[in-house]
Amino acid sequence: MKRTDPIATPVKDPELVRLRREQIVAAATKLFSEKGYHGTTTREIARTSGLGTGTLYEYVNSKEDILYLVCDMIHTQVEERLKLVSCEGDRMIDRLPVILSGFFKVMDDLQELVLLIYQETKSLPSEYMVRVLAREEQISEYFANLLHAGIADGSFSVEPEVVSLMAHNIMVLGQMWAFRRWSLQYKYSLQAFTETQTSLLMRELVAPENLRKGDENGN
Amino acid sequence: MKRTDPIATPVKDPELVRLRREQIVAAATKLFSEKGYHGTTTREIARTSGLGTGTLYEYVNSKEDILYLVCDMIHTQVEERLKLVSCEGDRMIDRLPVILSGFFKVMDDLQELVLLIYQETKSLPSEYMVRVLAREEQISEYFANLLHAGIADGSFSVEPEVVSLMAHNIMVLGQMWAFRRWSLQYKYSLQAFTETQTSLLMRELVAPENLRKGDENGN
Amino acid sequence: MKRTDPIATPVKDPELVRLRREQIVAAATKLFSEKGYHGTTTREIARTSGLGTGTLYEYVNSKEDILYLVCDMIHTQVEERLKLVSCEGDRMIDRLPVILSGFFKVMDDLQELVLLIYQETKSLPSEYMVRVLAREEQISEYFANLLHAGIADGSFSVEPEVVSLMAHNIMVLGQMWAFRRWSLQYKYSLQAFTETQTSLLMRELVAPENLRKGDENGN
Amino acid sequence: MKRTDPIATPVKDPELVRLRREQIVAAATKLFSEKGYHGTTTREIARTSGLGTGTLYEYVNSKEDILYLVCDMIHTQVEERLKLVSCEGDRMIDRLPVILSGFFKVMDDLQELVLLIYQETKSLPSEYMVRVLAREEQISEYFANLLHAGIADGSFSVEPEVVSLMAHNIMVLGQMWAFRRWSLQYKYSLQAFTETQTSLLMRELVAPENLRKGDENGN
DNA sequence: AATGAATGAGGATTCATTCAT
DNA sequence: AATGAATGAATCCTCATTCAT
Repeated sequence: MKRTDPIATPVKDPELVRLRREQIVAAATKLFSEKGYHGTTTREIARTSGLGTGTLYEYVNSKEDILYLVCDMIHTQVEERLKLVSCEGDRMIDRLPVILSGFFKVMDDLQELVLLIYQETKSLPSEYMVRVLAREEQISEYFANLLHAGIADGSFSVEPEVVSLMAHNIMVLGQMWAFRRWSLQYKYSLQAFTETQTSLLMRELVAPENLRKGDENGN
Repeated sequence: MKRTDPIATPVKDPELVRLRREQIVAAATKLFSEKGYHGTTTREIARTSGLGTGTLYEYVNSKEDILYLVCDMIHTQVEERLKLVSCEGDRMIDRLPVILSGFFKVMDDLQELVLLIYQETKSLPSEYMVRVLAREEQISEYFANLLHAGIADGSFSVEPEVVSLMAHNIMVLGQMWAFRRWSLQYKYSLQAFTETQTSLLMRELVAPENLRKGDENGN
Repeated sequence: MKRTDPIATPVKDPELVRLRREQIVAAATKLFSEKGYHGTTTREIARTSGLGTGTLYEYVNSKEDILYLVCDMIHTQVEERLKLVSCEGDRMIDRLPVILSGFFKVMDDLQELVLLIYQETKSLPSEYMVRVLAREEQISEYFANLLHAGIADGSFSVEPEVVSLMAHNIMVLGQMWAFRRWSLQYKYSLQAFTETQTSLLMRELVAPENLRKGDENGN
Repeated sequence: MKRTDPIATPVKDPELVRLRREQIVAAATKLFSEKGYHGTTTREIARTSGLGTGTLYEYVNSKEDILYLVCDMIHTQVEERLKLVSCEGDRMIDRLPVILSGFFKVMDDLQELVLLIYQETKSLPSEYMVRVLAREEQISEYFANLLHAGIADGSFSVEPEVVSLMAHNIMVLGQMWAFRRWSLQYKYSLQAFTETQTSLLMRELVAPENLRKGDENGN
């Protein structure tokens, strides 16, 4: 996995760079979430980071750099959270519902970040944009792999060409919990949302003969 | 449907107002699509509209007004296009695939507009935001009604509580053709996308006893 | 003479553009003379011009544009002043001293401007730089033409290859009255300077047989 | 010659100060030549010097100090080079052409430095400015002395009042090879320039009776 | 109704200099 | 002596909006 050129900085101590950028990203995430990328000034980011206006620019070359770092951090968080979830189980037909449930939980916990990445990615310069989209794709592939595994172990009966699209669907249905919150929250609890979406997805995947009665409610 | 307070204008002739706003919206839509809301200046909108900078403000009170008008126009277009589609058929089990196919076609034709509304809605002041989201919801309800009809006529076997969420899912899966274009276009044609999504949705909806053999695999 | 692309402006009335730019150039000239190009802020230029900060940028696209306009104006002034001088006389041997005297007077009157152009030309972006240097060259050529005429009418006896360099010399010796003012002013009045330089130049130019006794003091 | 207050430094070892300032001046000269005084940052100077940002300020109190040191070094170089030239000969009428030729060679070798001093002197604070101009004057005087000697030994026949001005002329005509390079280089080689200027100056200086036939035309 | 010149608050970014280590 | 991270005042420029004509 090629490390794409990191953001330039005159500061020499890499640990310090890591630390300061963490401060910056934390501040920026908060502000971007509240007021949007364009509604936030670099001065505010600096102040909220606890840095001077100039200091900010020792660790970052432009406001766009900050947005990129924020997007990157969000994807990292999503991935890390997902990793914690995916574990136990034997057959995919049993594991996937658990994983989906975990995924929806992550989307719920990080809803503000998910929303943020959805709304502001387009403000990235194209070079950064492709990197961010690549990571998005990568997460999609994680689901695609699960589906393939499920096909392999006989859990699912779907055509292989469908897998990639279903993986995207899963991503989008999860993110939708964040970006359609304004509507969904009045009608569904996270639990209801999770159970329903999981059940619907399993219906798409599982061959009728494998669907034990009561599956949608039972797990 | 109460028309909430329309945008104020000193111009008397309502027909002229309609005409000028049409010009403005057409120009703004083009520009917002190309460069984003924040990347577009009011001067550009005026020039592209063929109006003077000052004239623009005779028909609109702020840049945000323009964004609202654009969003409104987009929803109107989506609705009108959808109306043209929904027509023929007898049982829902037969009609829905046709409607979905039409819906995906609309999303494809209007992909730039769909993208636009997705990316810029958040820049609306909250008063406008709620109106725009309300129209979004309205379109969702259109699908919800179809689903209810399908349950009523025995086409579909899903719990009524699930209907609203499925309607949202349909919306989002359609819009996704626009806002995940960067990835999907390399793997799926519109036709493939349409067939796959439709087939998956039908699997969720249709009672096993209605599923004629080969339906999911056949096409 | 190709009109090179003029500075863009959104303002439509060309007369107004001329007027405002005149204000801007007047203010900028004063300020650049006093504090240098880098020492002057665009805000100061705007205020001194009697314009708002934003208005300034309706007539000019950058600070560099202003510097260019200033340089251009200075060259125009020098040229116009020179034109007024060059008139009467019959043989070059009689005319040149008058013209030189006029030229030195112009350099004296415009000394601040001459100094300014000498010190700040280098801050121009290269595209502008070449234009400014071209005008400088043009003035040089004016002197070259005089010299050629003098050779033709038998006033001067110098090789033709020397002419271009002597023209440059004349320019530089005139400008030197402005840019070596810090030293010269203590030792020479303008009159003394003029007489001496003229006399020296005539010695270079005039064949010994044409040099009437007392020429250096007499004219 | 009283050394006016030297630039303060907390560093004790004078040899080290000399060494470090040499590094600084070398770096700054290069950078100022390439990008101008205002276009160069102190950080760049430090880096190019091989020093830390802070270290720079141990040897210098401001960016202006650096410019002063650079100007001073340039004048020193010019003087040293001139000294190497002035040597041999008997009568001034023979020596001056040689010296002039050497002077023009120096101006050619150091053209970037000459240009630099011409363009950036004005950025010096006035206290430094006077010192720099004083050295410039000093070099002028060197030529004045030569002229006086030439008058004394009967080589030249010019009024004593003229001498100081002619000395300035020589300086400026030499520097012009650097600061009018953009035009002169296309028309004259250094040799042609030297011969022509020398010949013209000799015509100003030499009494007609000393002018051996063919002197101006011969070479 | 139409126009477009005028405006100033605001925004991203730079950089000479300092100071704790 | 050497260092380099920290700083904030200052700079150029933009742009939504107004208003006199």
